[in-house]
Amino acid sequence: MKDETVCACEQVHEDAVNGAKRTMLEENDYIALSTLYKMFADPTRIKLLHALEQSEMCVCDLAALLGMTKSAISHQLKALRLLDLVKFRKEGQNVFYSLADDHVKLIIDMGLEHINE
Amino acid sequence: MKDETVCACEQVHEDAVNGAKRTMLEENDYIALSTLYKMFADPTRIKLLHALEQSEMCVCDLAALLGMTKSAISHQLKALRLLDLVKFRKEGQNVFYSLADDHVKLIIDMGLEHINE
DNA sequence: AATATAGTTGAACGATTGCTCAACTATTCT
DNA sequence: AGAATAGTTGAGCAATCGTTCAACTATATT
Repeated sequence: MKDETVCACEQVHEDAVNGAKRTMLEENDYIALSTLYKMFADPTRIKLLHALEQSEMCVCDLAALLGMTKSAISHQLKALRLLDLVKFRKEGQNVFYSLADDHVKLIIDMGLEHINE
Repeated sequence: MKDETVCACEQVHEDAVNGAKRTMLEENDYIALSTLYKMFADPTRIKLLHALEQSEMCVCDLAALLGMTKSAISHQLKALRLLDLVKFRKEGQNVFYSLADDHVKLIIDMGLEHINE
């Protein structure tokens, strides 16, 4: 028996593996990619992003729209902010959020395409 | 003080909220979307999908490529299978996995675009 | 039939996640 | 200055997630 901390396979298809190895990105790229997609991997955050496609809105608006507390919304907006998916502007007591760029819309639309076969 | 189980805001911008309400999808659509993107929200699964862009590979190949156990890989492939992101064919002892369709590549490429500004 | 390898599975574990709650800051209004 | 509203924040908690481990099935080899 071989070491099972990693794969202990005997008959690896080296052509395929070496081919893939050549096109694989660096670890950090995969972490960055998955961190980005994590933002789309929660219903609340997707709703926020989808809602902001329509128009900019303040935290209250979004909380009312989704039927959630301002705290919950604010926490999620912070995550989206940290990944540059939304931007914001302050006006009096309000903080208006909007999409940072149109990649967000493209990514959501691509997902919708996949879901609708 | 109002009920804080949902938003207790007094000054909601009704135009924006009603506008968004009209274009919002059903709850199930957002759950489906987030469930799909969850598959891209983990480095291991993104690596698997990215590797399979190159060529079909068996569980052993993928385990060797990523330096992980067959068990870990198999668990993740099952998740990808359940969401129709990968398909497989059996050949002797081997199970060869490949991408189910080209949406996967498009979604990954879109993410890479966003990361590289 | 016995052995070895490929792959799957379910339980268990620690780590991460998303919300709540309470306390806080900031701006506005009286 | 004091009260009210908008928004943020950190701790805490339940739920979810990703891996490991051990046991299992299935195919191939001798």
